[in-house]
Amino acid sequence: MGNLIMTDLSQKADDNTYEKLRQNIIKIIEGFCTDVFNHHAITVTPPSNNTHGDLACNALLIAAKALGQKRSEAIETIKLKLPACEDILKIDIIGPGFINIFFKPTYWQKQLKKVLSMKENFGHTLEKNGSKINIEFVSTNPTGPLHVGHGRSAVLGDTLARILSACGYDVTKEYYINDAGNQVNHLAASTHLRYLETLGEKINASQFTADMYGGDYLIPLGQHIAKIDGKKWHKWDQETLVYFRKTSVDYLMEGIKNDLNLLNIEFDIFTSEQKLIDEERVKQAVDYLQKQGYLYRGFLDKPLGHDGEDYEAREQLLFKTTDFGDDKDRALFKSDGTYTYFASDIAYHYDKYKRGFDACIDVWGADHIGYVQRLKAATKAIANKDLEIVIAQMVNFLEDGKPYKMSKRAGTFVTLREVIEDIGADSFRFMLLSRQHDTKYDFDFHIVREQSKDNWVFYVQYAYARICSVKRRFQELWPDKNFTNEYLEYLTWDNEFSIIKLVNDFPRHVLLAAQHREPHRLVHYLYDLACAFHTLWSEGRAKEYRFIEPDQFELTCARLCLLEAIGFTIKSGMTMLGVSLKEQM
RNA sequence: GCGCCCGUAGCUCAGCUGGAUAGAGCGAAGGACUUCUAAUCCUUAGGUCGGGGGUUCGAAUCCCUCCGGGCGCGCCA
Repeated sequence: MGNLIMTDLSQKADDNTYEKLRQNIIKIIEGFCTDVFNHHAITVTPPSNNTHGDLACNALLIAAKALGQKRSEAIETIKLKLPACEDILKIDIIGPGFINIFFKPTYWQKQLKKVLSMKENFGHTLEKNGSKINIEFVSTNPTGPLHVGHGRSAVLGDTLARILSACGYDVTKEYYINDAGNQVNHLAASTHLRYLETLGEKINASQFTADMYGGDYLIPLGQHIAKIDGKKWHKWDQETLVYFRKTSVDYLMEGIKNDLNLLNIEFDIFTSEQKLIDEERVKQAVDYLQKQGYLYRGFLDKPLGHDGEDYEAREQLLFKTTDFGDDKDRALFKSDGTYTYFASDIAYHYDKYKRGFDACIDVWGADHIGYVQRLKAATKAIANKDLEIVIAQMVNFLEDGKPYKMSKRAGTFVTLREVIEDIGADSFRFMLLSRQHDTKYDFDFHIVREQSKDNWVFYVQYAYARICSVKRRFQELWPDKNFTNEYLEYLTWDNEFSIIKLVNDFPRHVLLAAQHREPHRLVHYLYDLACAFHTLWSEGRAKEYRFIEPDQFELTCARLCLLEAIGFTIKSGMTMLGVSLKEQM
């Protein structure tokens, strides 16, 4: 796991109020301890119940044993020393021994100013931390357009990249093109049939065997080649094969890139499997493993979970991945002497680490779960690195509880493009990100089409639009003025402070999302923030609370500052999720 | 058989490297529009956190075990 990365992040937080307090409390407690205690277990976090103050620390509980008799002395010192900090209003020590910290209103006003100065960058770690992360995702075979099932891992990978780079990492987004296997020969042959069809030959569906690609999407390519080259490729020979392989892969990759762009996804680098093989990188990797003594000649058992009718035991060269945590050893060569996919994947990951990344993350669909241990074992063996693999579980696409127009034409599928054109990239991204990525998800299009609280992306976008509408109103009233942050002391109401506190908590959620590789935390945070805003908007009305008071400029400025901070937070968060915002709905 | 994931309110899900009285939305019942867009908001009802053990000041969270569900296990990629 990425423990290295997690430590990095927590050490990064020296400007963080929580971390400062934590260090102070630890220092005080250490002075009274006769024994060691686990510093790492001590946390300073906002308590779930706001009557317990603004921050709570569990240090006394963690260090209870180490403190022994001196516990009450430590408590006295904490109560004495911490309030010396000008921001702290009071310290309570209650319950089983939580240190509850209450801040003065001036502290929150100060924090608000900080948010305003960072604008849409609020939540970002501004200075680079020097770590290079490679994140590889999508990487589907270039044998057809992306289908809707690819959406989740695509969005997950892209969003993780955005969040990690917001946290100061140097992130490279990579796509590995599997353009070497047998499937590409089948692809070339399929395109060739479409080409012949364009030239007027009678092609019937049965000529597309099960291994081939009979979907309509190759027809335009066949037509295109016929138009450019006429009958030049009529004969199926080696030269034709090479040409059709390359042309087909290029064509489909172009389509895949376009579809991904629709989803707001762009890659930094595309790596070709065929190129690795041509440059003998796979050979080098296998030779290296051989030299290390990890390879041997042996037999593999008949695979389980299949009928295995066509299985034949065969002596072959095996990689002893079981020494590195895999549950069986793996083959590197097929019976025809070419490399297995696994062999080139080893070379590929070896290559990534050699390019100098401190961490590599692969984002895969659930259908590759069985491959995790194998590849982790291999990268451990060849590069002595722990590859990190994030799994996006299956998504069931539904329309009002029923399967979403699945398999409407024989041999085809619902493409990613048609879904995005149907519901839009914003909804698609936001909803797919709203759930923990390693649990399966029933995605209902019916909900996404609604404009209501059920549709989360709408709800958050609506909050942002409301904020913009208040700002427009301000400009109408005071056309020649801007609201300044000089009057924040006019913010006095409890509900205003609760929302400042929520805004202030945003960077912590960003770090957590990055550390755990869990963008859904941000989605939930933004939903909660939007909810708090809508509450302030409406609940305030009962108390005749208005953001804009036409005859009180200072008060209005203060409230507009609060709205502005909420707006920056929403903007920052939504940008990390790759979702857009509108100033008017 | 083995590996990974999941089991929290009627439904869909949050729950922070273990923390205080387990939280949202939907659905159900009731209420709020002379407004900065009611595309919203407020009440109320609803839970032995799948069962059982263990670890400790403390467990929805960690460990073991059982039950139930999903995905995957090949010389495919």
